[in-house]
Amino acid sequence: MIVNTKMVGMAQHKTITVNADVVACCSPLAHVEMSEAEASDIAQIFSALSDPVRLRMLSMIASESEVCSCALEEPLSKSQPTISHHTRILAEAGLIIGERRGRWMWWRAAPDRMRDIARILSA
Amino acid sequence: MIVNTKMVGMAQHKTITVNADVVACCSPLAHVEMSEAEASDIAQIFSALSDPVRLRMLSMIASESEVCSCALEEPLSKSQPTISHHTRILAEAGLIIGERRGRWMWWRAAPDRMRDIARILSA
DNA sequence: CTCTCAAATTGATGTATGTCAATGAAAGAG
DNA sequence: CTCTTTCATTGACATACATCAATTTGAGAG
Repeated sequence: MIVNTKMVGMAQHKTITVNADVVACCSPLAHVEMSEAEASDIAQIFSALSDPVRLRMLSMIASESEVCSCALEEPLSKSQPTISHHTRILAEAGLIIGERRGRWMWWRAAPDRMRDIARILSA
Repeated sequence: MIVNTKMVGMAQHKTITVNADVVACCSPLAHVEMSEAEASDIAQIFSALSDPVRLRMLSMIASESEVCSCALEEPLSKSQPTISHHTRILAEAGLIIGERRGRWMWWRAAPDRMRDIARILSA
């Protein structure tokens, strides 16, 4: 598995974005049969998108320029550890990018990555 | 939850395609914040895509005009019940469409549905 | 009708995952 | 330094899921 380590300006939590290249260069589903390695990498991305809380979270982040972690707990009705858990998974899938500013963690969407994933579904 | 029942020519197993409308009319993630109901529906689709075996399976089916269930076991190295389990999940997500011909079950991809899902990720 | 074959279903098992309370770590404010 | 605040991590628990052996269902063939 190809791993592309990317620091996101966090001290405590180092976000590791998996498959930065694999996703970008992966052929659309209907063009070539996927290898096992490709399938595992891509499956992890879709797995990040397979939870309702994370989908709403991503939608909220993508609808704004950036969103603070602390602004997610109330609208999603989830505890702070749960929010942290989900942002981590979205970040590891490369769907959002985090930046620490003082005590606050700010998240923004990664539209390029989202386009790459969309392209896998539809040539 | 909106359920769109669709017979697929099977006697034994009635495939139920969920969210036929919801997906088609769902706004791209970045445009409007998703409701809980939308999120649950869409999450189920991505959940179907979140398994490596199913991704390779979908890739194989989408690369051909149609594929028989029996032609999937060997290349995917999975048992017959497991193949049946996965085809069912892909069909319920509306990603593939099945048709029984004699003793055999033939599957073809649903490119329209795949395009709809891609559009949710990238406007 | 019986026999055969392909697929669906059932049941069991191990693993993965969402959730939160409790705790720890990091960054300011005073 | 201490106090406060925000986020990350740990541990525990319940649920969901992938897998296969065994069985059942369904559709021809003879």
